[in-house]
Amino acid sequence: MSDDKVVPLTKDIKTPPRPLTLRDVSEASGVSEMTVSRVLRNRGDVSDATREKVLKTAKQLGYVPNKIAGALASNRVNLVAVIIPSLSNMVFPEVLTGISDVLDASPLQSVVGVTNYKPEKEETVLFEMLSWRPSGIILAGLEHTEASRAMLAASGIPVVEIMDTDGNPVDSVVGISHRRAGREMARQILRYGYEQIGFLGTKMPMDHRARKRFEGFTEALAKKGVEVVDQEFYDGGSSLSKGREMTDRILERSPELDFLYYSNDMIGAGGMLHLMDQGVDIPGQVGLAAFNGTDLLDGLPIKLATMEAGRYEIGRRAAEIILARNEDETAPAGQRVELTPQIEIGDTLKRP
Amino acid sequence: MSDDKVVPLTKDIKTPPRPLTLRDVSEASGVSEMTVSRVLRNRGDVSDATREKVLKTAKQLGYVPNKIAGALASNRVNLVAVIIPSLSNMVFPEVLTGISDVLDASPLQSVVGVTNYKPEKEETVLFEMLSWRPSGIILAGLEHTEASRAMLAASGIPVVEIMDTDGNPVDSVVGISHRRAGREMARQILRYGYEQIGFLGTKMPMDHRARKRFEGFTEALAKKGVEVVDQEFYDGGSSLSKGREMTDRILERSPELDFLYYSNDMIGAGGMLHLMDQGVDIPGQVGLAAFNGTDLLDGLPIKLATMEAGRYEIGRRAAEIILARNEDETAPAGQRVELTPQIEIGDTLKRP
DNA sequence: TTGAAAGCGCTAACAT
DNA sequence: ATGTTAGCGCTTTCAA
Repeated sequence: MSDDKVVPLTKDIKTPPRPLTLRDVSEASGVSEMTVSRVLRNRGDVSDATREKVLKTAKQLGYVPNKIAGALASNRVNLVAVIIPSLSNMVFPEVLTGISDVLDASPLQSVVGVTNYKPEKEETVLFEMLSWRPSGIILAGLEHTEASRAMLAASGIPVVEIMDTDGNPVDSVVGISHRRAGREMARQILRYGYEQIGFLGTKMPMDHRARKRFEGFTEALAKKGVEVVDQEFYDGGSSLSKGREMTDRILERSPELDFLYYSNDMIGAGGMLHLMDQGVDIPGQVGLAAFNGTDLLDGLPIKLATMEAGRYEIGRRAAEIILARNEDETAPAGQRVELTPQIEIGDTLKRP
Repeated sequence: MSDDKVVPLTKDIKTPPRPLTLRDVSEASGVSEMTVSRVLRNRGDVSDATREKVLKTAKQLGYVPNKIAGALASNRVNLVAVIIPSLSNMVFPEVLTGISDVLDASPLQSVVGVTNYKPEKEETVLFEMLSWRPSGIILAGLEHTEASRAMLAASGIPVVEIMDTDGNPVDSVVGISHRRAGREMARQILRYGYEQIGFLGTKMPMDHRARKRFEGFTEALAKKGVEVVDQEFYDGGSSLSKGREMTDRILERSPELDFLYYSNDMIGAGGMLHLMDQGVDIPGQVGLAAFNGTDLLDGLPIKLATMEAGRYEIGRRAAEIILARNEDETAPAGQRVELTPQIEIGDTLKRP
């Protein structure tokens, strides 16, 4: 390989070029700044002749508008702030995809912030994002610091809290009731005759939605006089191997268990694979269920029972609310959209 | 539940409040705007007395600075644009995590754009992001439209292209050589005595890195007089079930195959599970290998051979380059960081 | 240590 | 259909 083939393009650039301004385009095209601005934004009447002239020079020069100046002058920012706990948990990328798919057909653009499940970090990220004056905010969960709630309420911006509907939203909310999800799963499990039930999930304080599912779950069991026999918790990200280890531990401790309820599909699938390796009869000897409905489960040897939480749909609906508020000043605030999660029985819940 | 418990906070807000300005804080505290600004940015000398007074009133009023105005005035934007093809492919969230982890300890903030693997969409997203005048750009791959490359070069902003080092970067690059990764995997496979080799992956034009791995792969095979016997391609996202189907199809067509090389772990794992279900002897009858090193593989019944691509590390290194350029004007441009991917032999490559 | 004036690059509002 | 003027809310620069 000869050297000259590898010379980076930047070599050609002498001084870090001052970015071009409207004025540059205006001068180069002989059209006023204002008209150039109109052309570039497709606003107001401009003759085809000048329009083309401007467009040509702008492209030729490689002009990139300065949205910062534009936003300051127009008091409009086409950004939607999206604040989520994590990117490693597949759930959130799915929500983001729903949001993007809706916003893609609009002038709005999403901007993502990640909190790592820390309320204080959420507060910081929120402050940071609000200081860019976005057109809307979508954030996960209903639990926030006092300061965060105050900022949201004071912002005067449409806010949509997503994922969870069990609580009081600041403005609009789109999600499912995790309490109800837990209750319904409990009822199914009892219906199929399981009675020695174990729960495996994240350490609760970190994860309000898992906690609510657990609360709904135990509540529905209690109604039938059943109690959760044993529980197993973990920290950090979910993985198949974590599911294996936890399952091994809980059954070691409580071999009488005939059902395991996992707080997400990843650890549930790990547990399932582990039990299969051990030759445990599923769902005869031990039944299994999890939560999320990720398509990871589709290719496993048997299908784990789970609950489809409609994350993509949640993203879409949230974005639609922001969009509506943006296009129409009078669109209603304080919307409430509760989706109905669907139990997928699979092969691990219903005794043959 | 009584009604008054559910009244949204927004009910209390009469007029969408005009956001507070520095002037408001200035008037409320009796300190000049300029000094308030200094306090809020921790710049210049301010007496402790005034500092506290300002901080107190700012907090009391709930002042949120307007970064738009700040950015315009100071010509500084603490945003790093990150442009990636997809969020559904676990690979990219991992890169983002690496980037965030580095930037978290700095004033910089990443902003993510998604291209859906479409060069024209990349161009649009890039234009959009450049118009916010970010402090740096990180984007996946070395293949971009002419216009995109022109914009990048003209932007005068530090640019880091990531994931792939096979090609000519605009400025800096951090990644691995996918050609080399393909070659090395081919050599391993031959070393273990496989000769009837099949390839399964995405449709090439969509995925330059998979294509380069394939090129390196076939090149290394050719050196030993071996050719790929059959290939199977797919569209859309990866999933275990897709891996199963593809594997079924290719073996149906070419039952003589004794090795399958997958372009990613997800479809590789699907194929592996499928073959296990069929009672195929792995790696005796058929050997398997994939690419990525996702921890999904850790909990499967046997460990699929793969190549760890160091995505988290790639994210970190890219962010560090941007950071360095930002803190020190004289930091070198045109950096080149090629990481060495590691083959993980697992249980599916080495014949016993 | 503090303040006053000017202006960042654009767009709203009002001419023409 | 096009141009002119006056800011948007901050920070830079200079003065006190």
